[in-house]
Amino acid sequence: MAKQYTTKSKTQILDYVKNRHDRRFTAQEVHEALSADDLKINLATVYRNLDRLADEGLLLRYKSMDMSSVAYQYVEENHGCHNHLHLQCKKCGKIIHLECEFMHEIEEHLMKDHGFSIACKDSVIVGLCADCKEE
Amino acid sequence: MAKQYTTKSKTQILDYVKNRHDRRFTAQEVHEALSADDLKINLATVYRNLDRLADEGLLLRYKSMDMSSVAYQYVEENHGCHNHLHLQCKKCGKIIHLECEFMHEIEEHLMKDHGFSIACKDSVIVGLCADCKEE
DNA sequence: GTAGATGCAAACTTTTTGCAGACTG
DNA sequence: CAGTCTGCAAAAAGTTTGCATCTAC
Repeated sequence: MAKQYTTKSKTQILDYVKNRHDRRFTAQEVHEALSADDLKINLATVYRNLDRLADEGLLLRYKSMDMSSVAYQYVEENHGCHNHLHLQCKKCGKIIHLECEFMHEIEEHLMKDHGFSIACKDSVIVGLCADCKEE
Repeated sequence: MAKQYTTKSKTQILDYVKNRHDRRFTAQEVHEALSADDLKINLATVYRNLDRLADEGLLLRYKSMDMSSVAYQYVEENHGCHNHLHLQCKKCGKIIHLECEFMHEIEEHLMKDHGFSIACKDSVIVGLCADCKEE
């Protein structure tokens, strides 16, 4: 991957993204959030940066049925987000990392009984989280 | 839901869809396939019909990361496709219904340990099927 | 100074909508 | 005949691209 300069836009976008580590977000959202600040960042720039971050592996990129646009998710360094599935709340967008033992069972079952190997980074299990279910 | 007339377009689209029961497909694909025939069906008509079929529950509608457009999947009558997850091959698009006992274990685990209730019709587990893995 | 980044506007893609005319029951 | 459907063309919505300009190193 090519050399990279550190620019204001990049720094701001990265900051935003890190603060949203427990939620999915779209390019539009990032754009709006940063436009509120004094510094205005162009939407195209947001797209270019998010895509690059996704290529670098810092973000997961995916679509899901309840959204019309692509959503991104920050991958925390200490999570190896390519090795486990993600649960995503349909309502609030919160992301739960399926990092427990059970993940292995799923993987094993799908492989053994169905000959299927999961691509975690392309898969999302959508539903309702505990908090949102109560309402 | 409103009354419905039986038209040529509808019949053709339904036929196509039923023949593709083991694969996902997009509106564009349906359109192309049917345009090959003598009868030309407008793309807007395809969209309108697929959406209606999805509303009626005959099709599942979803997006996944590796596609730029919405994909549909035919729900066979004998499958209660809203109660189990689907595995989808990234490469060939084949759909595997996770109708085994294990499905209950997943559901139970997610609920018990994570307070999460799955929305099967919005979730897709993407990966590689047995056939495609070999290559 | 040079490679890389940004803003802007225009292009593209996929999907939706309005409306007039055609078809179904 | 009334209510539905369809084709067409135009509009939306989200994303990408080309290019001139600007900035980081």
